[in-house]
Amino acid sequence: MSTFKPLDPLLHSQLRLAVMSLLIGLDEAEFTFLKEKTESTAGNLSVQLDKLEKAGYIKIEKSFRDKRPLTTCSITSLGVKAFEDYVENLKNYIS
Amino acid sequence: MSTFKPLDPLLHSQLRLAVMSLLIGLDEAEFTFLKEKTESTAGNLSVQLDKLEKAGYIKIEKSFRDKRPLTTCSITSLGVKAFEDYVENLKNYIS
DNA sequence: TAAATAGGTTTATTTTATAAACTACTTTAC
DNA sequence: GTAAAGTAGTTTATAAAATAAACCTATTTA
Repeated sequence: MSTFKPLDPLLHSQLRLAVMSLLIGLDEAEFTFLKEKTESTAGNLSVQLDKLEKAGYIKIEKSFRDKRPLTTCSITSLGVKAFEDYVENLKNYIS
Repeated sequence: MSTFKPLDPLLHSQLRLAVMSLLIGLDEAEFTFLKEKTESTAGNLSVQLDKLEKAGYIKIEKSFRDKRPLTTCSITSLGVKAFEDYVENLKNYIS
């Protein structure tokens, strides 16, 4: 019953989990928005977004707005699945 | 509302969380029991139990049974509180 | 045109998690 | 009785992660 399934290390990280939590409820989100909501530093966020993208959990699109760089993120279906699995597994630990 | 409260780093670790999860439902638990249930190595478990003890989240008692060393762990009230807080904070991330 | 700001990335440092090696003692097999 | 294997861990070393600091490029403001 309450066996401890391994927790996806990519999601078992405060910042990456917060990012995924935000993205799962949104169509897309900008870098600065994620930075503000998670209260993270740009450097840390940049690194963690990279990891999520490399895992295929999010998609990152780079463009320009008003001549400035704009990074927009969105969750992928793989990311949604991973997040849901993570939450499901986590329940064994906290209930 | 859904602001991301920091997650106690001492509990945001798969093995330590599993240990706390087990201990919160038990009066006490032996080292070998925790090792089996969490499927961890003795070395890793030993290190993580130390950290939980140093944080005051668990109490570790050492004795002998049948001439062999016996390590018994139990959760403290501080540990219960920390676990409950952790779970409460975590909900912001996963719901 | 110099300084400040925006929007990041890269590199370096610190912290963690984990595994490997070791210790100390006990039991079993020869 | 002694060598080998097993029990119950601890300590040390290594790998991986999180985080912070420094940096970069371009833009805006003074």
